[in-house]
Amino acid sequence: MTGHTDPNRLFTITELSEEVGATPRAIRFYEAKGLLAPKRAGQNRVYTYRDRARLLIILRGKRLGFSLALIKQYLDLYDADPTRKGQLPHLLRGSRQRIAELEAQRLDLEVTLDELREIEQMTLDAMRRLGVPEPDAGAGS
Amino acid sequence: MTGHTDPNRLFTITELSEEVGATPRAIRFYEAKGLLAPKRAGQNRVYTYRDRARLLIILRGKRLGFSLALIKQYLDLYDADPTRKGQLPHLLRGSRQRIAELEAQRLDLEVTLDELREIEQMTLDAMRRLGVPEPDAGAGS
DNA sequence: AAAGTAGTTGACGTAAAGGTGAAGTGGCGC
DNA sequence: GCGCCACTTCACCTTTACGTCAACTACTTT
Repeated sequence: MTGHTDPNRLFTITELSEEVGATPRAIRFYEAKGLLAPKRAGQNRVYTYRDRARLLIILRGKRLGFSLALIKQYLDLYDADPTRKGQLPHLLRGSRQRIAELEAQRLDLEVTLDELREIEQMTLDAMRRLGVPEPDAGAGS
Repeated sequence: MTGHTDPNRLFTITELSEEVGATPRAIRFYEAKGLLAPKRAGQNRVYTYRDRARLLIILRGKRLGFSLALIKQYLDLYDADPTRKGQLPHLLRGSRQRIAELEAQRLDLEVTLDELREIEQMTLDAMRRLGVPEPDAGAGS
């Protein structure tokens, strides 16, 4: 049951790309932009679990529509060394600002969801009134 | 108190652009992409309240990171004529799919927010331990 | 009618986020 | 020591969402 999450496991770029669904080219691109910094074995990139976690964060950020530059700032929050006292206020400001931005985004999201649910309801009502059968929960294809 | 929301009011492109914070160029671009279709007075564009509402939806979609093509699909859900029976199942599928996508996005958003709040807490803890004063709620310039 | 002010189309430019292809390198099997 | 494969860098190609002129038009003011 355990073992497939071996925290010492290393990945090649193609392993990683297949696992997360990104092309090797994209992963190298993220590195070129400073979002990743894998070790090397000779000339080949070698990724740790930590690198993998960062990559997943990058992809999530992209799903949320963030630019790579913004995602980099976010990752920098993770990397900030909490033993360096001077960084702490900056870190606090950074995370609070991102929190505020994301909460605004969540508001937009919920308004949009409400609108869509309203459309869904109106559609269902119209179908009922007009006697259109609901293809409800089809096991597709 | 009433009257400034006159639903018969019309807008020029620059009025509209200033009100919503988009450039005229952008607004024309949305039209070229089929997201807006204002009337014309001679050669000039004339926008109604309905056009304005659509524009606001476009901008909200952009804040959420959607492509204009996707936003167009969303607007088409609004426009779908519910009296045309044949469209109803399609409309239902469309809105349900978008709802599913947005709910996935909301999950991503909440995970990210949780992570940021964790960073914020850890930072606050570290500052307290190290005796760094909190610039808490500054009305900064 | 000339000038000014909005508005219009059209062509071209640009930045971000990659995709794509060329050309070279390193190690393995045999 | 040859072929093969995955890996590398380098350079250009593409799409999206506009910005930036440039030249034209249509009222309005004087």
